[in-house]
Amino acid sequence: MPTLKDIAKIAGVSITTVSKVINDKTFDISDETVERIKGILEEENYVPNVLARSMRTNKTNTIGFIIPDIRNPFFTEMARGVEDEGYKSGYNIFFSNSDDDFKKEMNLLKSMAEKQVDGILIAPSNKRDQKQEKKMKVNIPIITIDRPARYPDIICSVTTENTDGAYKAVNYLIHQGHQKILHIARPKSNEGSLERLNG
Amino acid sequence: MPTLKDIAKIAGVSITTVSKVINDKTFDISDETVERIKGILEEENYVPNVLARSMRTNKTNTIGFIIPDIRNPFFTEMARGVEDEGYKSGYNIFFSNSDDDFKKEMNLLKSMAEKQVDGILIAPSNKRDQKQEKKMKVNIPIITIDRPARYPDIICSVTTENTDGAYKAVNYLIHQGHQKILHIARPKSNEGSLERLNG
DNA sequence: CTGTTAGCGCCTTCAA
DNA sequence: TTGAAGGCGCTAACAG
Repeated sequence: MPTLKDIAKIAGVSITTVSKVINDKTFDISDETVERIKGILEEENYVPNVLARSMRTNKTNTIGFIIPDIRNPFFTEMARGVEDEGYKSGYNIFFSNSDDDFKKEMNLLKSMAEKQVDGILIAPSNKRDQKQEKKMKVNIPIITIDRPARYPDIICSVTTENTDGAYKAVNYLIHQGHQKILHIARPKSNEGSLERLNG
Repeated sequence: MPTLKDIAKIAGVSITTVSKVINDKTFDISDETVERIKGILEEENYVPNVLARSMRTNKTNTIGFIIPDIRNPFFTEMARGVEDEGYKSGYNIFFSNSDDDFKKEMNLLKSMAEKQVDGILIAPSNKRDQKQEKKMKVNIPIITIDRPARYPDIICSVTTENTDGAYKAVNYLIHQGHQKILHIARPKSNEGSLERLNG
């Protein structure tokens, strides 16, 4: 694999110049040089070393996605959406299953932080240890989905209006004239389900 | 975030010594020093920079997983299995949907290669351009699952015995005395389905 | 038993 | 319009 240095040598210019061309900072390079270098880049099939680049720029173009279980269709669908958007924007997605296990979830968070992902999407598990959670600082923006959590790095949360949603749904049924309404719920330990029940 | 250098300074030793402790190459370091450094590592909450490490070692502990669509339960299940094994062995999984689109599939392959994954698992799409495929060299071991393909980097393939499997199944039914046997197939363009039909 | 040194490939100031 | 040089954090020969 050719490196910047190789390309520079072939082109008879400095590494700096090639780097600028690659990063489209060509405002101070002659058009002729730019074209020539682009040609060589193509010719030599240059592929940037993203590790080296990420190390310099502190950006990996990678995001972490943590869910309880990919086999739950709710999360399968979500995974698809996340990956789609990531693909469009040039991000690769690390995905992992937490099994609704808070301990595992924290491990995953840590391992993704080590990989220096640019952000983390997480559907938090149900039972949590708030004390540990608040100490879990990874310095990477976290967005929770489906359920809330208390990690210090959380910058926003996307949740369902469980209570109000259930209320509205039942209300609608009642107005339709229905009398016998069945609610199929999850265990009481599931916060969201409880909210829907309340609704 | 503290670096090797910081730890070394605190411990009053060289970077090398710390590096050795981190990588368990302590055979030539005194027990006392090892313990002391381990303590400091813990204290300072040291986290290795995997980017820098990967750059040196040429290993990212990451594997790529490309499937047509995560929403297909067949692949959902597979994703779960892949991630489970990866987790156990300390690998993170990049996952992507190819939409059974050969062009997109090649893009994904390229982008994972750029990320320098250690290996790629792929369930190839159906319609392929063999000419382009054979030129697609990424220098990363590829394993195909479910269907075969012809990328130069493929080191092995995991497939289903479609023909023989279908034959055996039908044979079994016949021996049970069944006479009217229905085969629900996918479009003829689906190689696997065709094989089952033949069987 | 411990340290010096040389890079890995890239980006970025600063100088020419 | 271009280049030299330093450094990101780490590993691994090789010295001492």
